[in-house]
Amino acid sequence: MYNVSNADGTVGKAIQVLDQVASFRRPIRFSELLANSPFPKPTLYRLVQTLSNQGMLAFDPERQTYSMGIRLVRLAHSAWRYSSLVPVARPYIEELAAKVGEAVHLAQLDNGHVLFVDKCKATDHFETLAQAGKIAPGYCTGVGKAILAFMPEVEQNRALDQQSYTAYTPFTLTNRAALMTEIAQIKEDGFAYDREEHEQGIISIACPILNGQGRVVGAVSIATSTNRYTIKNLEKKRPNLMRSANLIGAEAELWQVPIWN
Amino acid sequence: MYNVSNADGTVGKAIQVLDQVASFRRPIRFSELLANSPFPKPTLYRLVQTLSNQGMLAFDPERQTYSMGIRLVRLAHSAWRYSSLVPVARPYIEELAAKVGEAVHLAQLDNGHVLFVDKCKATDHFETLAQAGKIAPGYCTGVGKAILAFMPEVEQNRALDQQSYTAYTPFTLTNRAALMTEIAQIKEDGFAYDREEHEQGIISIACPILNGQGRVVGAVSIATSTNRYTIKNLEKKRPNLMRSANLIGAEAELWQVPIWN
DNA sequence: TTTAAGAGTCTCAAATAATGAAACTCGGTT
DNA sequence: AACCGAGTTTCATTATTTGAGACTCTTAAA
Repeated sequence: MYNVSNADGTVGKAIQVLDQVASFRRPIRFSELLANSPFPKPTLYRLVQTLSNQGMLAFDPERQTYSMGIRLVRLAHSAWRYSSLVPVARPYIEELAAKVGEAVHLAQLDNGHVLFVDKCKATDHFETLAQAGKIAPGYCTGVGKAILAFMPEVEQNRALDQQSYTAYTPFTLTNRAALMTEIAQIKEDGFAYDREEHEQGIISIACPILNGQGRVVGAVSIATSTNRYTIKNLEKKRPNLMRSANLIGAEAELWQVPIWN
Repeated sequence: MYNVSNADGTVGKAIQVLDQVASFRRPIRFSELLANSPFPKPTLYRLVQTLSNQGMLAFDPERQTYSMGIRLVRLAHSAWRYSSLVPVARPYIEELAAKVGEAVHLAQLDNGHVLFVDKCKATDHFETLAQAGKIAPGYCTGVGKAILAFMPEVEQNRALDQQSYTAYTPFTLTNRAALMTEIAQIKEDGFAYDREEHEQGIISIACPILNGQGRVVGAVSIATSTNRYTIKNLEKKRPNLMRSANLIGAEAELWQVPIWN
């Protein structure tokens, strides 16, 4: 879990600006950025210039807007390819997706948020790319809860504090207490359900990926729609899911998988 | 095209470190990094610490290694999703891939390198994710040459200087002069071939994507293998390819697509 | 056991880069 | 013509970064 907001000198500030630009999800003008920034005008101006120079931001001189820079894509490719769970987990999740005939997700936790790092859909095969790098809340997704449940207590506490507990659907757990009860159950069971908590009509069963020392490094899930499955039916996929998660965990042990969070 | 190496203060240095870590393509120790770094020990040490704090690098305390941080994946997702050509081009390249029954690539130029930002394979549908963010040389790929040919002269010159002209195959153009001749032809024709210049057995036909002002913003290509096609046969796909490129260019015009390079 | 070597970490005065209030420029209004 | 807001620049002040060197471990050799 990285040190948000303060400190870390100029570099920290620059990264904060990157985060801010990313949060807009569209090209923005300097003044919009300024209005939402803790930095005084010239400071922000220089940060934004430096980042543009470096290709971390892209400046469109015509419209005078900034957006995220293409250089990030190149840098992230390295992260994705060599230091996420993906290279280890890839074959297992493909196999699992083929076997169960449903979408399989691979996620890690990044600063309290679920970061989807890979996805295999057995049926239609497009849209998959759009998913890597996508983030979702930890408290209302199967993978998120599975990871949260198995985190060391100190980090878990910090992560639980970071959740927004927004009610995405009527089934969302909207407070820390409710989530903690659920998490205790998940820890006991060894797996988690998402009962339409994030998206109406979407349910999933998720299982943490534990490395040799029992440290949680991510989670896998099988996601489907309420049109095709009930939670009860989905439960039948559990043995397959757990087997895959265990295999990934075992391999992650051997491989040099860095520990995030 | 961003300002490589020097200047840009501490932020520039930090990004340089990121690039360096990425270039190793595996977790590395501090000392390895130091041996390849222009920075003195304590300076590099602090940069690496700051970046780790921020989640831009991931430090594995067990093995004492650094790798690219997961936060990059999240940031890059924003870049990929909202400021690359992808959101505009997606439907067109999917359609094209389906129509021609071969792999279609979408690329932009990043600092002289071809950055593949999307890929659709009509046939087998895995492996696709691994491709986004991948880089390839500009001088020996269809998309690369198509982009280079249509760049404004100043930038083109700079980009041509940045090529390594390594001979990947016997067909690679291995010097600037040869490439410039080829580029003149491409500019005349409006499209480029890759005649096994980057990978033996792989050929492609590529077409630049020009926005309304005639500025090149990327390229699309149809790639296939010499087992299935000759350059001659591939030429028949040209009308479809060009139509798609034009449509993407027209849409990029309307949409707020930032200009990279 | 002692000594040496190497990797990583820390210190502190000096050097440098970042800071931000204020002023300036330049379109587009009123 | 005066005004306004967005973006850019200036410059003295301030705070951060810098890096030679010293320190601490751990591991390896004598």
